[in-house]
Amino acid sequence: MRKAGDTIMRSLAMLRVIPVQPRSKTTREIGEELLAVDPDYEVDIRSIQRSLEKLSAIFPIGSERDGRANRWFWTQKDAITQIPSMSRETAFALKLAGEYLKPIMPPSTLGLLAGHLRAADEMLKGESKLGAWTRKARIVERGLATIPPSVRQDVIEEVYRALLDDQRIEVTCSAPGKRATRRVLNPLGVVFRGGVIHLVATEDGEEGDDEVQHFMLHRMSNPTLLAEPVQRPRGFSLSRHIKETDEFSSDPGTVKLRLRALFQPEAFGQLGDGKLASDHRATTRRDGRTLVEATVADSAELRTWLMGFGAMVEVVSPKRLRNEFVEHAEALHAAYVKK
Amino acid sequence: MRKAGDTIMRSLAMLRVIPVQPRSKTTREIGEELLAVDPDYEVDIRSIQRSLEKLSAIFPIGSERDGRANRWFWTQKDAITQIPSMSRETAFALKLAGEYLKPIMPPSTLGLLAGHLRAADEMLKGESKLGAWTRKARIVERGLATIPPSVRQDVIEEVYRALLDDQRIEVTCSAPGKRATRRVLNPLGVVFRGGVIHLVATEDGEEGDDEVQHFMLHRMSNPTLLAEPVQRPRGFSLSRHIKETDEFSSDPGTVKLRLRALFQPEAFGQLGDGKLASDHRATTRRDGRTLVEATVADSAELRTWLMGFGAMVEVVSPKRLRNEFVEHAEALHAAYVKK
DNA sequence: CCGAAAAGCGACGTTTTCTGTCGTGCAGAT
DNA sequence: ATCTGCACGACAGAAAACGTCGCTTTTCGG
Repeated sequence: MRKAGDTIMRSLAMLRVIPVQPRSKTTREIGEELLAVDPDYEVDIRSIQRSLEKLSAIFPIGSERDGRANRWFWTQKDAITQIPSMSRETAFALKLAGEYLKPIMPPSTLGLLAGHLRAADEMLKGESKLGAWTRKARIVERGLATIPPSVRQDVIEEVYRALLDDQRIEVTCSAPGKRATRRVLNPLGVVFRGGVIHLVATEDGEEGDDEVQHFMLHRMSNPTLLAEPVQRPRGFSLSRHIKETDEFSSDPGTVKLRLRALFQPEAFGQLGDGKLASDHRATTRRDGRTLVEATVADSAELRTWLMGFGAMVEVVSPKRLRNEFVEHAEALHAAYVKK
Repeated sequence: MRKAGDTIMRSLAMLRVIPVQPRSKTTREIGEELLAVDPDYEVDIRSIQRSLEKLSAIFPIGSERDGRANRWFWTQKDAITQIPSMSRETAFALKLAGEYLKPIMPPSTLGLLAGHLRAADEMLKGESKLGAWTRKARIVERGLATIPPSVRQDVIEEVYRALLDDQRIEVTCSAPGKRATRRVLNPLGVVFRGGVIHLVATEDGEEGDDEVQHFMLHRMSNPTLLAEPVQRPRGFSLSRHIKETDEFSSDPGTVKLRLRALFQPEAFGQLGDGKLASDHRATTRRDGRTLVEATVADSAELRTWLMGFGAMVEVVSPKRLRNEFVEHAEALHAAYVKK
């Protein structure tokens, strides 16, 4: 009747089916989901009751009476045990990832990973002293660290959930100048740009307007997930939308150019041994400068990157780009040196 | 004798004690570690044998004969099950983190997190269609994407291990011009800088030289972990070392300055609602430009960042910084416009 | 207000599994 | 050759798990 080792597997499966704190499932639901995972887990519901009771004695699992049914849930949100346990190297990499993400990823989103980072801490705790890993690894930032606007945790989670479930969401949107308004949105996607999260959505107005708008998450509050399905404009595509929107001008588009630029030694050193493209070529000239050649996307980022080096980099070609830099030099000269 | 629910807990603990593929543990070792985790797991070693046998029938656990002892290990490297299972929102955040990290974190290190990303995939798989999350979230890069040099996976893992265990490591170092040499290093720390990993270490020469050097991981191969402890220079500190080294000139040092700069609307828009510092202030003037004031670190990154905006940002004060920008404008003018 | 339906829970007897113990066999170590 | 540490088969008692029955509680509908 019972298969070998079935009990342990089923208990494990149960642990995975039980949701965390804010959500919960009834005994029956757990039984059904268990069955859906693997039909071999077919047992009397009474057994499931007993297992749940036992597990809740061992693990941080709680139950609550909801009418005539019992609802079960994990009480500790961030307690994660992983099997097989992660290796120390992976834990190290995970902590590093956290450091990498801290300055660029919205804290609210990063917060969802807190459990994993904590688990890595736990794994590394045994090693030498606590926090010792900090003394052994450091990330030297390339860009300037800015403080991204903070997004409320509940907004983040509800928006993600709305996206995953393709459900509408109702939120209060505020804007610097205007009065806060309550809106019903059809979430289509999220775009991350320098720590700011934009929700791409259509608003549910009286008219069936398909106008795609952007809403910044840090200006939202009081999210309520609605049980209505998202109305998606016909043929909408997030990547296409990003390309067509000036605001996200990034345009990692198809237009490429053959860059040739002269780098002073210090500037070239900053490249490390990194490359701009697969056909990247670097040749050091007699005057000490290095000619870098690569086929790269013709983007605003490229210009920003090149300008960031200041006079340490001179764009040689394509002529079009060089002309831009000539104009840029003149504009700067006009602004700072006057005439 | 047997405590309630003991069996499941012990099985779970065993699963966590067993290492993954390349490494392995004997039956006795597992028993001892189990005991170290919790003295309540005291059982006859025979029982451990039996449990292992049973578990290996259910989980991807294998055994190998090593002399007269059996050695156990997980056969599937990246198969991760987590309890409680991560929420869909967390999985979403994890995938996003992966996207964030892809362009900036060395692939070899990111590779260590493959299992976690896979687990997130698995969790998201049920949602709508496979890979559907990609169509719902996008990260718009701020900086220019460069291709970091690739580091061999074995080098990464061994170096991390050496750091965690404070053990020496022997590697083959190659450099563009020179012949490859075999070196014994005392790893002191790693520094990540724009996708390049530097190992900070002293070399184990004949003389007890305490000269701290840098070795780039992508130029290493054939790592061998040595069973000798690291010889650490008296009073070495990684943060101090980074500060004192010009190569990592970042210097998030203590020197601050009160920046005041005028942003054109487009430039100011790029800030989103982000801030430069906690005392960040922005006031829009009549001519449309916005005056941004903030107390920030006096760093090279600040200059790069400001220069990246080109003529769209004008530094007003401090005077010292403005003078630098005047010189910068003149240098650019001289380089591009000639005289 | 009452009864049916649904869920929880205690109890019981049976089946299955777990566990300690002993004995045997094998492979290095002495 | 003998000893020692480990794996592994076997066995019997103990404990746990299971299905089942029956009772109680709660909700919901008439």
